[in-house]
Amino acid sequence: MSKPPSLQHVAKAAGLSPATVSRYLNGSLVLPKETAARIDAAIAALNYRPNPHARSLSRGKSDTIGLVIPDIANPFFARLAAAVEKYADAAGIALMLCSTLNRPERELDYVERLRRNYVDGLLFTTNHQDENGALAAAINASANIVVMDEDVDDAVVPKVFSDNIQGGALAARHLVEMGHRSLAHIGGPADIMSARERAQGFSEALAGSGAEIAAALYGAYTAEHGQKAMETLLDSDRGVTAVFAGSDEILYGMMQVLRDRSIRVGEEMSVITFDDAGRLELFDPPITAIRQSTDEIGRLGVETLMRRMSGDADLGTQRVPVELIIRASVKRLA
Amino acid sequence: MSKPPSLQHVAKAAGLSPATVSRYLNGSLVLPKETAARIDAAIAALNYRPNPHARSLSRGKSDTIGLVIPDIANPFFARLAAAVEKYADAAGIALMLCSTLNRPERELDYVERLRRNYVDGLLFTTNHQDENGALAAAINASANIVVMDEDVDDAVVPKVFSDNIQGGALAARHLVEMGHRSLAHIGGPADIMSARERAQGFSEALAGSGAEIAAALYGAYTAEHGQKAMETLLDSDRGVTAVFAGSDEILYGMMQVLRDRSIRVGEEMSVITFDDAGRLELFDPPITAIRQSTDEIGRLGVETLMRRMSGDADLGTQRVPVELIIRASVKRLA
DNA sequence: ATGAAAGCGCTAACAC
DNA sequence: GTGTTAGCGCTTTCAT
Repeated sequence: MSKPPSLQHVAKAAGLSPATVSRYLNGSLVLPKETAARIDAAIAALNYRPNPHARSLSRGKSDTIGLVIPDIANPFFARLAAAVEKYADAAGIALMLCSTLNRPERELDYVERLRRNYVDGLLFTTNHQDENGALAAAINASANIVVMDEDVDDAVVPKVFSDNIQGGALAARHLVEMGHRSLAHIGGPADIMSARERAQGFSEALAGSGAEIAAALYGAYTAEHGQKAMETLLDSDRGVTAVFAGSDEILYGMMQVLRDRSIRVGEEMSVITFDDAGRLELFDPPITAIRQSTDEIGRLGVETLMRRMSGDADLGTQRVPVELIIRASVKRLA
Repeated sequence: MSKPPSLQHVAKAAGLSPATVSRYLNGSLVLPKETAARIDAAIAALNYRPNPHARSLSRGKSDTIGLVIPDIANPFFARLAAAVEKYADAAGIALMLCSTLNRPERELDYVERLRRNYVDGLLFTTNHQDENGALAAAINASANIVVMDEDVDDAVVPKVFSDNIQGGALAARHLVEMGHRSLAHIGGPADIMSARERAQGFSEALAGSGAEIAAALYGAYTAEHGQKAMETLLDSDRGVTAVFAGSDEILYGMMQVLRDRSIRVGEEMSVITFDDAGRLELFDPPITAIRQSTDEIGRLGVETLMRRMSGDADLGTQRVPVELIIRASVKRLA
């Protein structure tokens, strides 16, 4: 258990200076075969491994980025994290995971951590409104942040979002096409971008279609909200034949109610949701959904952050297309 | 954009030495109110933030641990990761996320990374057998690793597992109690500990119960395997009335088949699964399951690793109890 | 092509 | 209580 060998030791063993070995290891130098071999031999003999902390300190960067998300246990964010890690790893950079549980002080804390150079950059994701602007302020005060999935108003950094408007429209058109005329929307928090946009796309696409939104219930992206809203909807019978859920979680809550009341989905009530991060094909019937591409959001997020870190200009906000996945929860009406 | 202030600057501004400020900041010193105030003022004025890399280099540790898992997008591992992060964070240590996708070279790579002091310790999780013993060798060559969830044979490090045997037994007893006599088990890979133990607990608990295992089909912890196995089972009609799925994923595959063949779960075929990481209460009917406590596994994992890092003896392998969650997928037979 | 030397910013003996 | 002095292990001018 003696101290691990350092570059110094390797250099000495190879009869060279630390500088040369360092350059060789970093590829900033092409060495004669013989010299290179000597170094390799020394490294192998000593079982040398570079110390990343020393490297970070010296270079002023750590080749590590942070991913801050509300909750890794949420399938949507878990998928997003998987994508982010995949692309980060491919680029040779490590991933620090930071769950905030949507607590503002934790979000600020992580942004702060970036400022301390803990990580070279941050992929930031939130799920609620920035009440007092503190988050936007913190973000704007830091370099190398990109916001993903949900907007932080007033933050002027690169952003990567799904095309929520398109998604809402896709849902609306599908419902109309299937013959539905009296629709409901159970959406997320009315004060955050994603929920607003999904609702907007949904209602705009309905214009002139003959269909109308009989009820629009906003709340949280939770099963609880889905449940309560569905109950309200059912209790105040408005002849709705189909409902558009703002997220998988909301859908889950809705499904509970529907099952409890023995209302057959895809028969007595049609349903379409947004996200498609869960295993919606396993429901009975399988649930039709607007699918977000977590892979593409993650890919673009990492790419954008890396460009940002290497000095590229702010790329503004980029939109990732969504996709309609038709399954069997929307009934074709006469 | 000038260089950020260092401890030196703060010290100078406060009229003290860097050492004193450092001690103060680390709490290894109680300063007179007046002096402390001066430091605080200087820090605030300069907007000073300590550089963690320098700190890590100097202290030889980084207060960061790594979590290596097969796939963060898998709900079970996502939950486990959430728990790990929660407890790590509570202990003031950061979490590096490392997904291996079950590729052996990546697993080795991460263990290697630990050796390089990238992180102070590693929480290691795998999902397949250690073919050639390379993984065990790498693990044994490193300090500060604890293995969670699935065993790595021959690795002699602290381990934290669910009580799979108990789980299998719980499933068996429940089935028997509900009047089932002809059972099947669709399990994970026969060559890994968790699958073996679940099967073992299941069959042992059946001894003398009058019930028997008409079929035991091992494969992978995947929906695909669940599907194929269920088809085989159904095609070779053996009068089985209930099946015990080795994991949620396996269950998912089974459910597809059951639905495709219009076999009503909880009526014509009873089902119980292991994990309960998905949203099993949303199925129709809700699925009865043996629930693993990802929270407790994560908690114990972090705690054990921290004790290990502070020099405690190897704590051997610890078992976390599982729990039977009765829902409605097991029919009560006459 | 290679080396010497000066940091990177912090911590930790060891003094006083 | 506080300061001095060495490092921690690597990178990087600047020489040669």
